[in-house]
Amino acid sequence: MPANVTLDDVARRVGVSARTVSRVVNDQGGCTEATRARILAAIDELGYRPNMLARGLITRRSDTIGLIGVEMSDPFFTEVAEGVQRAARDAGRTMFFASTDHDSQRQWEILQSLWSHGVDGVMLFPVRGTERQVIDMAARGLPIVSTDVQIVGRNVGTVTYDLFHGAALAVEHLIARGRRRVAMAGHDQSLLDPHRPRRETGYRRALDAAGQPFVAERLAHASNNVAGGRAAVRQLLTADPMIDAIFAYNDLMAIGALQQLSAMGRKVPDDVAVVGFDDIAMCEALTPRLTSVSIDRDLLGREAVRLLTEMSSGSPTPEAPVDIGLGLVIRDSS
Amino acid sequence: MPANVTLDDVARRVGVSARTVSRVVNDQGGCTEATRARILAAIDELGYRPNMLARGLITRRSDTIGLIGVEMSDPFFTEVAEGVQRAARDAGRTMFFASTDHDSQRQWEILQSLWSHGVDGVMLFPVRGTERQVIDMAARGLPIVSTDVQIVGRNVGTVTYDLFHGAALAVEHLIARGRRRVAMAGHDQSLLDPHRPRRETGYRRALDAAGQPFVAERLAHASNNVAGGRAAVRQLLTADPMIDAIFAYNDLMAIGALQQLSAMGRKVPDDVAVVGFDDIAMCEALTPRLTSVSIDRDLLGREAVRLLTEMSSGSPTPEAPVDIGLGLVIRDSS
DNA sequence: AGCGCTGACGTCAGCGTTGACGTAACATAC
DNA sequence: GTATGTTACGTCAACGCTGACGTCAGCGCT
Repeated sequence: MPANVTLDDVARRVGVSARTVSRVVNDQGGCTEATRARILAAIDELGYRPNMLARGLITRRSDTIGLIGVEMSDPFFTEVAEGVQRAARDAGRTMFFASTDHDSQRQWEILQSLWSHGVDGVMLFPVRGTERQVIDMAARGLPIVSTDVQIVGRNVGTVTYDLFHGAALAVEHLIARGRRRVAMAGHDQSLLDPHRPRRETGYRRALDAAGQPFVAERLAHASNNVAGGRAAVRQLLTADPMIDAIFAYNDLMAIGALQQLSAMGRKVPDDVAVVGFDDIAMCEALTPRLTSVSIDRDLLGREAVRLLTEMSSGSPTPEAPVDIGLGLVIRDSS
Repeated sequence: MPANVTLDDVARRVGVSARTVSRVVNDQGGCTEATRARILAAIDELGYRPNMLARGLITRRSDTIGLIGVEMSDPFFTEVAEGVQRAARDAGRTMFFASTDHDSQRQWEILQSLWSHGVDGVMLFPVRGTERQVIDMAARGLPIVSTDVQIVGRNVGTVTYDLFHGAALAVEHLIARGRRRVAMAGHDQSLLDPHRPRRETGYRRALDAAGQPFVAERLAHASNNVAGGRAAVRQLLTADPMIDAIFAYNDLMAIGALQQLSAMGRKVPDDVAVVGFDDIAMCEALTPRLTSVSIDRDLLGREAVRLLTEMSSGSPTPEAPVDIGLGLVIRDSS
């Protein structure tokens, strides 16, 4: 079995031209069932696999999509990645992942590398500090889908989820359950974010809507991980020991909150209810099982893949972002 | 700015031949500093990026490495992936990830797709049910590195870590701390594994070495996730309420064990010590912080990338697996 | 002057594939 | 019988790039 089997090898074996073999490989019709069968047999026998480099060089497509995330070990990202991968597979495309390690320079390098390698489109989850370059690259022909943060430009689509609404859902739920001192464990970089801190805004608006006062000391800020969740709860309980509910920026902070509440002798949900955000798989495994705002990863993946597919086949750039909506999954912690 | 800038575009702009531009792009020397500067300026101005498809078609390399995992949301896999990505970056290569979703057919498809797309090598983490095909593919020219499970064949390297030794480390540590009824929460598929259940063997040997009896009812089997950890502990404490230490198959099971022990009123580490395996990031964030057997992800990544690089540049296939050793990180749970 | 050598380029072919187009055989219509 | 498809192929060029090799000017040496 030779190392590199080409169309020509198959063609010679069967006694036809390479072009005919190509037609069979691509299901383009225009040949007898008999030749087709002989060619397929030879392909199988020789172990022929089309060379995507050569094919892509001429067709300018590769049936390949890139996904760039920030950090592989962020569980929400990996769960989204799985959703995207399923969608890509269903659409007959191969998905490649890469992560930037929080380095926007690195994001740019990966983006260029992916383009050079001929991907049909790239999904960014999320964009970080390279908006200008992303818009340029898309304008030059690489379809890009931005997640969460809307980017406007030719060949750039956006899939958003209404974080504002999600936060409101969580807080409304807590209030509906009779909680009257709902605190929030926020992300300390929300304030620096050029995009407004929508979870916090949702939290405040929901309080307003329920006629409850916003109390500054019930909003803590920390890093958006487990340790940050613990720190936030320490801060919150010190400032107001009577807090009866905590809405966390994401599930990792909520996990930290659960730990810290337990360490400080508060029972969840009896003394304090907790609601997280993202609905990562771990929510089901916690004790108590964590109520969380859920984002449909499969829908997110399908919509992103659909946008990329449409743009790469020449459809006009969609004007409005695709919003995929959020839901609340109520479990034992609230 | 045209969509596709080629070598010819740059060449025309500068007034040289495409071949000269190519030499500059590839740092092959053989041109004046002056022309070099003019070419670099034109490249920058036009936004030229080499087309890796065309380059790969002729050079038969792409400076690209694939990593195939089982499940993106497995934290250990993603942490290893980050280690591999760092190593790949340092070696000037781009890394592509894909996951099989526990489907060996899917692993095969991805492997073929990666090869068709011209990657220089693939790291499998780990191989599942396609050993024969993997060996064939490697023999036909695609360098492959298998993790954990040794595979023998031309162009196949293996990076292993001594799970047997790791398990022994954990159990020896527990015994050294005075624990006398050390149980194990094992993986229910270990017994079906064609490769022997090394963690369990390590557990039994360490007991032997310390002169302690192996008691069958102190070895439980469950799925290797958080829920499985809880189930295993329920089973273990029912069978023997006096258990004073638990060695878990991996950290996820250990997390479940911590939860279940707490639910059943056992204090960790006072009543029961717990040791996990893999040393995922979450270990630091748990309460109590989880003692775990640690695998050096950066070393694992570097060795895998090194093996792939060597094989793809034609070095002979290394005969023995590379063993990267394990350590025990002692925290608060033991 | 003639020689060889080196450096700085250019020319050409071909990697494996597919789009565009050509062609021969055969069927159909009048 | 001739015109007119239709089918089942084949031929050729090109995608963007680099390996192999060619060319030519300039230099030092005899």
